[in-house]
Amino acid sequence: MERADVIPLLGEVFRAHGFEGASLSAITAGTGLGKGSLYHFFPGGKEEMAAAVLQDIDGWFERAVFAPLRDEPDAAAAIRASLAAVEQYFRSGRRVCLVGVFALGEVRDRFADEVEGYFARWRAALAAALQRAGRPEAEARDTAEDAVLTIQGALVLARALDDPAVFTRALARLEHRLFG
Amino acid sequence: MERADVIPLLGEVFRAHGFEGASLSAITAGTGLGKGSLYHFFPGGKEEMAAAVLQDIDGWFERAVFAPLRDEPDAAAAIRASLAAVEQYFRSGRRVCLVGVFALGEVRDRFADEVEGYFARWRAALAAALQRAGRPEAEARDTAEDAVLTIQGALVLARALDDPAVFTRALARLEHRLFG
DNA sequence: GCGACTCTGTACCAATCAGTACACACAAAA
DNA sequence: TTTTGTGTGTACTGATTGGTACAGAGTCGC
Repeated sequence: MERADVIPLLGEVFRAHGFEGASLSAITAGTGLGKGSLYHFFPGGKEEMAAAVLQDIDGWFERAVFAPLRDEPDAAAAIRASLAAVEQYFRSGRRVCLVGVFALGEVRDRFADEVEGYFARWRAALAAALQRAGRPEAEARDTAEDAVLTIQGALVLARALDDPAVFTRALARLEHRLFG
Repeated sequence: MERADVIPLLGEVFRAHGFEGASLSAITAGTGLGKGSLYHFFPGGKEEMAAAVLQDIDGWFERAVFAPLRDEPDAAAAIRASLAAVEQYFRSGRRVCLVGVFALGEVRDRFADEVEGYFARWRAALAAALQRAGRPEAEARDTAEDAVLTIQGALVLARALDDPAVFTRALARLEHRLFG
């Protein structure tokens, strides 16, 4: 087992329990690794584990969502593709956003840069794509903010009501709002 | 100090730390009460405290938001009033939704009925108001769901970016979407 | 075979956890 | 003034917390 293999497992543990709720015993259970291995890979303990997970998630979104949104020549297609990627990433509403979970807790402050950067870059990348698709700058910024927050809210409500369809419907409405 | 006085303080502690993160010492610090008093008021411990807080919040929303939405003859005015109440309750984005925080954590399952009921009744009440305001049923349901999830997402994003204005803007856009 | 290095299990630590027990303060009622 | 009942502080419990120490296991190149 390598360090890189552990990070996704850690992600699921933090997703399920939050940062404070993710006890070392929950982490060992969720990863199948003992404390020895855990502290070998992450000498900084829980904090380093969480930082690694955040960086991993950020990297994925940067590659699969933010960069295409910024660089893809066909902006409209990039936006549609990003929505599809997001829907798949969050398992159609069955999975929760770790960064959002962290944002709501008091851990937010400890990972302020990571949390803020993630959402700020998402919003900025989407705004850039919308502008390239022809929207005026102010409207593009507003619409991008609305889209990001809709996705987050949809995840909250889907989990609250234990109904993934809430997320699916919200994404469908969002796409319609962005293009219809 | 009476039991009723403690509940709002408990609410703020749970808001700040989440359920798992709200240690007894955080609770005593936040409420100014010792364990003796705490367990005198809430023999069931943290679980009973959280249940009382959820019930308190639910009661406030039922009175100030859900019931007017269902019963007020002027549906449009009721919707506008509910938005204003929500904006004030969440301190224009500086406060977070406890029920949303619980929904994202693993505590959700322990308080499944309360969490589910809160959001389900919010959505239903708003849908009823929209229908009375003239929207067809399916559209009213969709729009209500969108509104509730927008509010939740706005709270997440506002806290993530440490920018309450995100919430204010989202509410303004939402009102425009509901009436414009 | 030999070290060298990466990985892992176990025993251990002080601190903190949620929760209990109980004596006592303080009030209103008698 | 005594009684009764509602609060409250403190000391304690066993369990669990995050973290450390360290002896080994496994696997390399040599």
